[in-house]
Amino acid sequence: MNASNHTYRPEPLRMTNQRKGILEEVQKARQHLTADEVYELVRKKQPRISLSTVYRNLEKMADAGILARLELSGNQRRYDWNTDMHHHARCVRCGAVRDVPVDAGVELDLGSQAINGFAVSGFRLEFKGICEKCR
Amino acid sequence: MNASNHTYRPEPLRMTNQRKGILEEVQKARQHLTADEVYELVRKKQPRISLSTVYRNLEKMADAGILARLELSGNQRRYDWNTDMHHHARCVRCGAVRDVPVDAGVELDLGSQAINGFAVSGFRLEFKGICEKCR
DNA sequence: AATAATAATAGTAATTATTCCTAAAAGTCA
DNA sequence: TGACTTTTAGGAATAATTACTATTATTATT
Ligand SMILES: [Mn+2]
Ligand SMILES: [Mn+2]
Ligand SMILES: [Zn+2]
Ligand SMILES: [Zn+2]
Repeated sequence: MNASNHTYRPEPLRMTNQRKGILEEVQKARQHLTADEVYELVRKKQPRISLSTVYRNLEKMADAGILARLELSGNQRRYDWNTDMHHHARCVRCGAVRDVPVDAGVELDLGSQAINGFAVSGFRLEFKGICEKCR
Repeated sequence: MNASNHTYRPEPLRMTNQRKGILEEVQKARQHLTADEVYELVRKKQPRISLSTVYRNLEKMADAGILARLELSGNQRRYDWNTDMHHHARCVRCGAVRDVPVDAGVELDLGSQAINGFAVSGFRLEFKGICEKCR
């Protein structure tokens, strides 16, 4: 029931050189990179790539689920190679972002799916603190 | 123990007309306003106020704890009249932001204060879902 | 293979949110 | 009053992101 009645055109995603280069850097960096950082990395191998291509493709691949948009408060947008559900911790001193596994001292009861009339479909948890380097 | 050793100069905050107008609007709106929205509201009563004054004073008053900075993912910054600890839920359709009381189905164990070498001092929890209007 | 249709690109301009700068105005206080 | 400090308005500057456009590359169709 309630199936969509018009056929999906699956939006072909051509795997261009630029796209491949971008994805590669994001995946091998194993960090949470900004568009600008990705640009600087890809540039080394593809000096003619443009910044807007990087922006566009990070967004496209995030939409496609190939990588994850990392939404942190009040910052430059970052992208995550890790598309699995996990949380993040940010150092208030140096701004470093660390992964936090879902079970690390965190228990979140989403059983009551309706908060204040909201149909809750997900949540985002962001820790703040001070990393070991900054102590 | 561990008290700061230099005396605090308590940073005098003059309660100017502009400041009063800004605070008033934030508090009576009972919404999570952006700087721009505050500007438009205050303008009605103080047509000569400048946008940068609004920005500057929202920041100052947030620093002073008179109002709260509301940090949501990837958005324009918003300010909260409510400085008590609480969470927020955002509607993915219309963007509306609702308050979520700290005890609403949420149990977060911060007993283990060290996550991954991080000295955790706080966290931010943001729900996403669909509000009643958008269903 | 040639042609047509579609998608992606580089480079740049435009937009948006925010912060910075500066000279003038207003508030504080001895 | 006069010195000092804070705040202001208005505009310029910055930073991140998005939009535009002519060109190039890829895929589909004859
Ligand atoms: Mn991550
Ligand atoms: Mn709130
Ligand atoms: Zn740090
Ligand atoms: Zn809604």
